[in-house]
Amino acid sequence: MKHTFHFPTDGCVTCGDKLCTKKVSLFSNLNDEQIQTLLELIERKHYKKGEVVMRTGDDFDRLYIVNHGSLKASTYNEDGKEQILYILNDGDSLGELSLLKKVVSPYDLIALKECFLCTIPKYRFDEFIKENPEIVFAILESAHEKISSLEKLVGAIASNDADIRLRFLIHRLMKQSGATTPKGILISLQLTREDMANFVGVTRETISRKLSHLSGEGILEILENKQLLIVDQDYFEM
Amino acid sequence: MKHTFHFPTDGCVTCGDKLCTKKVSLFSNLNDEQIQTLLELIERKHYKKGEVVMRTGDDFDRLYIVNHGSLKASTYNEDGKEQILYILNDGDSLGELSLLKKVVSPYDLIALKECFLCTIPKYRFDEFIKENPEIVFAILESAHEKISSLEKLVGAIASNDADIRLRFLIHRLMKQSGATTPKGILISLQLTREDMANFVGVTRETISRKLSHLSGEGILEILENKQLLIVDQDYFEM
DNA sequence: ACTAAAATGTGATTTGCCTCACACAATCAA
DNA sequence: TTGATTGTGTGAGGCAAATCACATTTTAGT
Repeated sequence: MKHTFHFPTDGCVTCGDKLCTKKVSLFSNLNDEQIQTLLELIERKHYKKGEVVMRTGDDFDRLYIVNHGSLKASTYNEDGKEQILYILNDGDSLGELSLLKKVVSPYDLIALKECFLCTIPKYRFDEFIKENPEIVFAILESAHEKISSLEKLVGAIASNDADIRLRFLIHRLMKQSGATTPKGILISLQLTREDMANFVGVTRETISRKLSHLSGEGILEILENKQLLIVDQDYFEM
Repeated sequence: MKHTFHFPTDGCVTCGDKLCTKKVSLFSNLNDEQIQTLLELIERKHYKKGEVVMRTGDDFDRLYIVNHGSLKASTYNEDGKEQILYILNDGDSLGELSLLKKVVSPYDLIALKECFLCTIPKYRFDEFIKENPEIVFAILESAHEKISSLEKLVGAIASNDADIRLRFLIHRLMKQSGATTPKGILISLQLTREDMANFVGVTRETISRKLSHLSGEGILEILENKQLLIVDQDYFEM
């Protein structure tokens, strides 16, 4: 049933087009020549579901771009509880902010499903920046988005209300990886209940109970294969 | 008792030195000539304790630099509860990230005590950046710090444990505005219990009780004028 | 210095979520 | 296919912090 991808020798895994890096917001304002240069720097990597891409404490010496797949970036608190900080999907990137400085990863980066990543070693990306300084504005833009997104996460978690936290979680997933279908918005990220819980700081049991409840109310449908269908989109507007 | 500041015609309010902008990390790598240019762009502003510097929804069209004083930047959740996201002290800046783009403030910015701010209208700062593009790396650096700091806040709040949240809060205050004295670290930010509560997502009553408890244990001392003296610094290491 | 307003400490009560427990379902690996 | 592992739903009970209530202290404004 599962579709198997083949690695093209160059260009994008999804569309086969060399220039599809345009879908990456970081690169969206570059011209074709610049994109071409960037493509030369890319090292493609493939990870299976559950594989660890990078571990806390590893040298953070690459820029990661998600070509196809999804991943989570998590930290762990004192008593070992996982805190998911980012969920990355197609076109998202990680590592553009710790440039020109040797840093160590503050997170574990783990594939949530089969992933095709484009990576660029930092020293090469640094060279690219020196030649094409306009790109730092795109990086600033991406930093700005990251900050807004974290600020909202803080607000949702600080509410101390499981309903608000779950609403926030689903809203976020809907916006960043939801697919519009005739029946509603489909979230096909295969997050476990525990992953959901570890993003918004509740227990898996609470997620389980609250989801069943929302399902009973007809606000969403719990489909097979960990998919969620959002029927009443308005419920999650924040 | 209160010391009154006088606005110098130019230069820094604290040290009188024109070049003291060096203490602002954003500007720390600029040369004297660049600093001189920047100084020409600065519009100084003065706010009394409690005054609103900027309101949610206002045009965010200035870069704010705290010369002397402290402020809070807060959002409000659905039921009106305040969420403090940043506490700014001498040398901190706000607004460097929403450059080259017209944005609206996502926060209320309020003076916690008498404040002397240096502000630069964004269009002028944008011009400065065009002439001196090296500065964007300092901006990236500052963005990176902001992100790390928010990531830690998320982790602390998501613990759902009031003791951890308070430890985090005091640790943060200690590091960013604590003064070393023979008896311990003095936090003289005049935050109310409610402000503390609204930073880490608990109630003022909880802060009150937990602080008295820590005081009873000899870990800190509650001084007059809302000051805290941290005696056992190690207790707050995270 | 005086008064009103704001902030604080502390008790009593309530409550929502965590914890623990276990049965059942789904997924994975030979 | 089989068994082992991982994930899920759901009940029962406990507990930490929210809420409510109010007396007291501190601060700010005239």
